[in-house]
Amino acid sequence: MMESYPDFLSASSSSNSLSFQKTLISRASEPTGIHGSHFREAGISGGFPLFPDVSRSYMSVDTRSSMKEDMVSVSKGFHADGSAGEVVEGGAETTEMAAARQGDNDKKKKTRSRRFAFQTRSQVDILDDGYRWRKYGQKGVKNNKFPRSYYKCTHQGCKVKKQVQRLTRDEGVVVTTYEGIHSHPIQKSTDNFEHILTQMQIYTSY
DNA sequence: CGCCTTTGACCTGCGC
DNA sequence: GCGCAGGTCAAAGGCG
Ligand SMILES: [Zn+2]
Repeated sequence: MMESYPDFLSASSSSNSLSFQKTLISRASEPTGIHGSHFREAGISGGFPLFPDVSRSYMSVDTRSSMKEDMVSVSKGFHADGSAGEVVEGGAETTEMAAARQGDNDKKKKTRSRRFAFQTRSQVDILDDGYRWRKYGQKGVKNNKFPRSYYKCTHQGCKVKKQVQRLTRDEGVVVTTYEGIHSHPIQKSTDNFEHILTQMQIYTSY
């Protein structure tokens, strides 16, 4: 099966310079704190913004010389077919773009934040992951009947953003895309979160 | 009052 | 350039 971009991705990324390697790993059971620092302990550069314990258990790193930075691929061992894994790319402003926006020409970093997407089957768009989010935008996406919502973490100094969008094809599926690593611990209980874990399919890129 | 959504305008990159 | 597409800003209003 050839790579084709799923519905929830915008048509902006027709370049398929990125390759993607799926990995099937059995589920590990190690519920620990939810914070980005754990992920770094795993020695993987980049960010797994939401579930560091999961990342440590499930993640595999695909380092290709052709790529500037390590690419991280994640999947979950629930379905043997490993269905529907796709690359997420594009997205938020680079810091360069943001600097240009403010006329700040001093610091130029080319880093485009890594992003991480997963799907959940849910009736409501708002799944409580324990962080507090402020919605800062909503936009229709081409070829999608449902709009995409943009959220930012409200914790001071924390730059993490996420997007939420419902699939056109399957109305019951919500796609959440995270970007960045939280600079602070979680603030709320994650009771309802275990359930999300069992349902989500993780696929990531940068 | 404080924090949140809503919503149109604005911005940047890209393709033509 | 121009227009489109996606991402962001911020003023105005909602709601506890
Ligand atoms: Zn945060």
